[in-house]
Amino acid sequence: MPEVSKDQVADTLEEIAMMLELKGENPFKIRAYRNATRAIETFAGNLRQAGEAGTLGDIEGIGSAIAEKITTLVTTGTLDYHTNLKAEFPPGLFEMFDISGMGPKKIHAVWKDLEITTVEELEKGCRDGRVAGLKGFGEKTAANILKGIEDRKKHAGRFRMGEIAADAERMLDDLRSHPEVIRVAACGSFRRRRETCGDLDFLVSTREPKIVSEDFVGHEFVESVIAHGETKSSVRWHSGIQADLRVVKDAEFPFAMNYFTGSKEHNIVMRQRALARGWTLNEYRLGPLDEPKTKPQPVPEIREEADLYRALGLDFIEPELRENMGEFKAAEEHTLPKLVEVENLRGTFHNHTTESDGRNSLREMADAAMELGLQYLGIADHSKASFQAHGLDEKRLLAQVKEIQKLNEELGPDFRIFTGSEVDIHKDGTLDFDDEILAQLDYTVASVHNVFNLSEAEMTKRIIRAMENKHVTMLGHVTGRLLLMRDGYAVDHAAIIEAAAATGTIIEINANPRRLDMDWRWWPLAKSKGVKCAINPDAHHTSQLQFLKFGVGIARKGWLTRHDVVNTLPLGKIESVLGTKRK
DNA sequence: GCCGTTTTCGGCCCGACTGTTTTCAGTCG
Repeated sequence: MPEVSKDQVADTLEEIAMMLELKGENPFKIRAYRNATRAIETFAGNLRQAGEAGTLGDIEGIGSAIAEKITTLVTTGTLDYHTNLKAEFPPGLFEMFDISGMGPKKIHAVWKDLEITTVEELEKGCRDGRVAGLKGFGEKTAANILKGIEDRKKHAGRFRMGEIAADAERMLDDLRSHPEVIRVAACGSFRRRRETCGDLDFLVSTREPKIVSEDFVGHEFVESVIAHGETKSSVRWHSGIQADLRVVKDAEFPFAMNYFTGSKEHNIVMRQRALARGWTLNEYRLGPLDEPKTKPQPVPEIREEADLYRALGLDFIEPELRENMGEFKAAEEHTLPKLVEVENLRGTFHNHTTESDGRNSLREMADAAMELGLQYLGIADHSKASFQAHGLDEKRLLAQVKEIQKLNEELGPDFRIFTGSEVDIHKDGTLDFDDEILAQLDYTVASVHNVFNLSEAEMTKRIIRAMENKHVTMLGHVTGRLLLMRDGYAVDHAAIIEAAAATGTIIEINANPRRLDMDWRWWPLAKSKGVKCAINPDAHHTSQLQFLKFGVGIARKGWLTRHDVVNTLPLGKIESVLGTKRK
């Protein structure tokens, strides 16, 4: 029987949740399945082993019923409960959840009353008036669904941080300089620095909600207006992303900022903590409950978001950590980490030049790094097996080393270029250069660039073999994923982290916004094993050194401090870290 | 379906906007 992957288990649970929604089941039961999906996605162990050992129920959010279902799934490869449920619904129904405005009730209605089972039929039904004639539907609903279908075709849903950051910053600037605006924040997944965002959430406080809202929906970025009310407006920008604006009074700002930053799971815990103190928390206020079960404590004054956390018995939780993945316990126990910041970075590794597939010369890359205030820059052009990227052979590599040495002499003692290589890991785990060549470099980034379709076990073995080479300083993009485009190759993250710890290999956060790999969800485990991180932009152009900020966002989501990130070390200290494995 | 410093039963976060309605259901976040 083929191994059932974590993703497959998570997908199965999510499908069950959707189907229970369509059946109109108890919403809390549905939430239980969604919580379990999240718990599985972030579970660091082996599901099959945990299932056989009967320890799945120990995972928070997974009780006996779901534990039993997961165990059945991972040990037998199938789950009758899921299969039988799925037989009740035409498969095309599930796609309708991706259409804005279509929820379980509307999907159920078009299916049962009009026998519509696919998005195509739904589009037809909207055009010929059948959908508008349904009870509870109307002309506007049908038109909205059509717009939702169009939008779905046009912009497949989510956006990478790198595609939206510039527009979002620009909007923040414009709101900040608005004469009627008091405070401004970008909230939501953007503030939490998720690797992709489904929308952008802006929040302002003002005495003139109408004027600010109208300027927001009239902004040059706006392609169409989705909703426009007194306190909430939604628009679609030309870039395709949906942007929401919430308008509140200034006294409400910290509550709204907290609420709209989320995550939803984080908010639920915040509200529970308020309830436990006899208070109710919403996006406008923290106040006493109408009918408290016990005598409530007096409600403290809240001016900033940090005051709110203090009131609920918590240290301030940085937005990147608000995923309800352990931050509350740490905030209670005063053990939250002081997260790494962009300003802590002193240099970076894994950058390309025109010698392989980069767009700028060695000199130009060095100048750009100096301009950013960095003390060192690692050059790791591709190796010969990456012929598609014009990878360097031994001769060209050694010539580049000479060129770098020469440039280093010119640049003086305050800045240094490190000689490196992004060496290909062959299918069998051997490297594209011999040790004798690698020994002449300051460091090596080892990466997989071909034969992606190995089994998880084979791919993991391949990568671990490469890490066992004492010249491999760090592991490049662990899964090779391209966000929203290509899934990563299958790897056993926990085993690779274990091997990195055992061999003293650094793991990269590839800060290219298309990658952001290794994923933030794995860093707490890596950190607990003592594995160090290097934040690398994988820059193919001078401008791409700016990607470092996206990498820092991921490091922060992974609970990393500057002590966990090697490229926060200054020149003079970083050298010994690069040489550790060789000793 | 999950969970427990009030609980092993009975709770489970809360509000805005839209559209189709004459007081609310559905969706979204």
